[in-house]
Amino acid sequence: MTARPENIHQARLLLLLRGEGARSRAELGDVVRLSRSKLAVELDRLAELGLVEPAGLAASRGGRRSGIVRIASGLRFAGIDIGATSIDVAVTNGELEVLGHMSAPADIRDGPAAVLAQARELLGKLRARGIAGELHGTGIGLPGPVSFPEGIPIAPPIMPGWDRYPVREAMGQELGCPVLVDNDVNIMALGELHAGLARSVDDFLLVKIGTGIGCGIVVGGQIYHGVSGSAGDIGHIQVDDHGPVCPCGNTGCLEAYFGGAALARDALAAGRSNRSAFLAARLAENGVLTAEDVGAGAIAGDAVTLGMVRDGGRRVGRVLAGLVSFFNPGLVIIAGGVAGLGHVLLAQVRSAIYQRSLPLATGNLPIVLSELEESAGVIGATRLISDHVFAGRA
Amino acid sequence: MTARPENIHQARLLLLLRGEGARSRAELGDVVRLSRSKLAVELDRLAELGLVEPAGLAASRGGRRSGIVRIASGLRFAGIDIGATSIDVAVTNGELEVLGHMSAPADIRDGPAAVLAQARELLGKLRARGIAGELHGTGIGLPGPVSFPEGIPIAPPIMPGWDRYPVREAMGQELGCPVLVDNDVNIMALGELHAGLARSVDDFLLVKIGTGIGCGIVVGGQIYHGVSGSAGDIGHIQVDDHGPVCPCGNTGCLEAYFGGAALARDALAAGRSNRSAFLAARLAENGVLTAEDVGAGAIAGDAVTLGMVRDGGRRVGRVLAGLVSFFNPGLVIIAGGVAGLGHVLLAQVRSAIYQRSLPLATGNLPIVLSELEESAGVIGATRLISDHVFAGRA
DNA sequence: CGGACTTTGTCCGGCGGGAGGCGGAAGGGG
DNA sequence: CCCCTTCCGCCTCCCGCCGGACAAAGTCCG
Repeated sequence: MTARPENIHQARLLLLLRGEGARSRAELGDVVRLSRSKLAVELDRLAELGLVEPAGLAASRGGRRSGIVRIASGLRFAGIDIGATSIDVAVTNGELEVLGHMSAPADIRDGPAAVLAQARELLGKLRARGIAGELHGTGIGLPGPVSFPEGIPIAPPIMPGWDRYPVREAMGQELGCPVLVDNDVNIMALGELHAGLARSVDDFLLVKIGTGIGCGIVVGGQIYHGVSGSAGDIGHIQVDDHGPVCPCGNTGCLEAYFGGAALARDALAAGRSNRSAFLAARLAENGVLTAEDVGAGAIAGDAVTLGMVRDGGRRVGRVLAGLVSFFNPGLVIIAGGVAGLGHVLLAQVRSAIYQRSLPLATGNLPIVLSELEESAGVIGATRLISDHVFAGRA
Repeated sequence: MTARPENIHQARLLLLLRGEGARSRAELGDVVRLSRSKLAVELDRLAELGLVEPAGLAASRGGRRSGIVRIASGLRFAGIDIGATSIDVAVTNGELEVLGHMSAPADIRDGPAAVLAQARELLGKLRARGIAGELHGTGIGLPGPVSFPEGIPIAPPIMPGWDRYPVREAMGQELGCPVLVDNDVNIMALGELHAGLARSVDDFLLVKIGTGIGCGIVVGGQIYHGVSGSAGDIGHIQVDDHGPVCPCGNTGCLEAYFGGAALARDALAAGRSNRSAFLAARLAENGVLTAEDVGAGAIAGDAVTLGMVRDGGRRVGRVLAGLVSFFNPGLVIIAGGVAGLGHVLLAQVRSAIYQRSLPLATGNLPIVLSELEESAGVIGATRLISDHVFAGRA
């Protein structure tokens, strides 16, 4: 039974206050095209609903000082970003400023009941930590395809036990607030749209390279889901006819070259054969090699691992070049790379795209690394749900 | 100074009447949520503006017979589809039913002044032919990238002299009605959306294989243009590292394998070397070979040309498989193929997509041939402008 | 053939919401 | 200390919309 706006005007005012922060009533009147009387009525209603509150007086503009209005300071949104091996939870105020952020390792394969309980526990800890307030909504990101309208995972490859589990409904019941669920890459894209480099861009792509390779698509400032919620699933686009076999059954998938598992496989080969002294040493030390070791090697300047990153970046770039020609975005953001090797990767991706895509599409196309990294997901999740709640939908 | 609706209600009524045809006032009242008095006022205003007119009485539903209302029968929209080598012009009524259609050869390289004059001439002939009526708008499709908001071609590769020519403004002046200009593939997609197989699909792709290879992208029932208007330009996506050189400067582009010029090139080689008896005979007969000869050969069952079509279809399919994974459309329409070889092509494209894309994306994905063919473009052009005019924008 | 019932369309009265004027409150500047 | 500016609450006027009443047109049944 959380409060929500009753009409378009109230929704517009809330979105304005969320985006621009506290504002004087006079300024609000200038921006929205409402008469003073109407504006006063709507603000009063919002205050009654507990969604906005007065916040002192503005500096004088030469006469009587105007009253400042802001989104109620007790408003809270929660963002939950569930990855393959970890959970991130954040609590924000109504302006989506992160008040607290916790991260914990978790195994998605433990199934929805256990993982979601763990997420709720983290959320409980955060809320106990002095940042209480009424929870007005929760956004959740999951590492697999999601049917957005229903809020359930659909045939997710790496999430055994989650298929068609009613995540949205279950969490809504438990938390007693509106909940929306989306793909983790999509919520990262929303994070970039809200707080990152995409703030002024309507159409862009966010490419996440991690365990898998995925792409968030933003069209007109909104996530594009596709008809079955699997849009952006670019990990299994074919790069080469005669490439390595991928768990998906095909050959030459992008992920079979440059996903987490593929990097680990190549690293192991290079370490065992002693082609890379760095990887061999790491292997001897830990007994295993992961994508992180490749990242560390690239940073340390190891030639073989650098070559692996360059090769992968080139392949990702080739796929993206095609997608840029097709989609003609205003921005491409690369995210999720193992920290530090981003710039090596970026250079390869850039050169591939600029070389292969049409000049008209690349003419004014920034290709950048995400600056938000681990908080993009949780911020995007709160953005997702706050868009929903502030638009007046339950 | 064409009439246009004054508010949302009038716009909704017009769109309803355009889509569903004439309707009784009583039925309209049931569909739109307006009181009877308000509905009467808005319909009166539309009638005053000359946009709708009474059309007799409906059958009784047990009491007084309701009056039927339809879009004014004198309303006319024009659709102009300018291709590389031809112009198609059609005139429709307000419900976008084609009243007359003319086609003429034309060379886009003659430049905008000559080609647009030729288009106006065709339009004049059609309008003189007893299908006169006030022209309420004209939609134009051009075979190259278009800046949609400005209505001007942007760096079009095959249209010398057209770069930044103010097509929209010039034609608006000459014709004295609102004009919108878009890419020819985009207007074909609109045609399919309006009158073709995509009527109930929100998100789909239309792939046109002709002189070039392009793709119209429809998101939420609207054409997606991309930030610089070049979205859907898939002809220069790379299929193979070591492919043939393309005029664009890169190697292995899709168009370098299966565009009109590439097919002609391969046909010539096969004809000269006598690998294909069919093509050799054609070559001897005409002195040249074009993509049409390849189509004819495939229909005649010539093995070499069939192989060329199959190869090309497979390559197109491979590119589309990636785009289907990325975009997750609800429908893929293949259009513009030389008549008759469509089914050979379709089989290859289908098998490539179903094999390479994710099951979630292909699960319920029809891949079909366009049934509209040459009229898709002109119908789409009228749809484009009528959407605009009926929405109340000048 | 006529009367009762149904449906449709128009007219009109009443109501609610929004715009704008007015005046009081609050502050700046001379 | 006075006057001007700005902001905001209150009040009134006006416009637009809804819904009911009524008239017109038709069907159905006795």
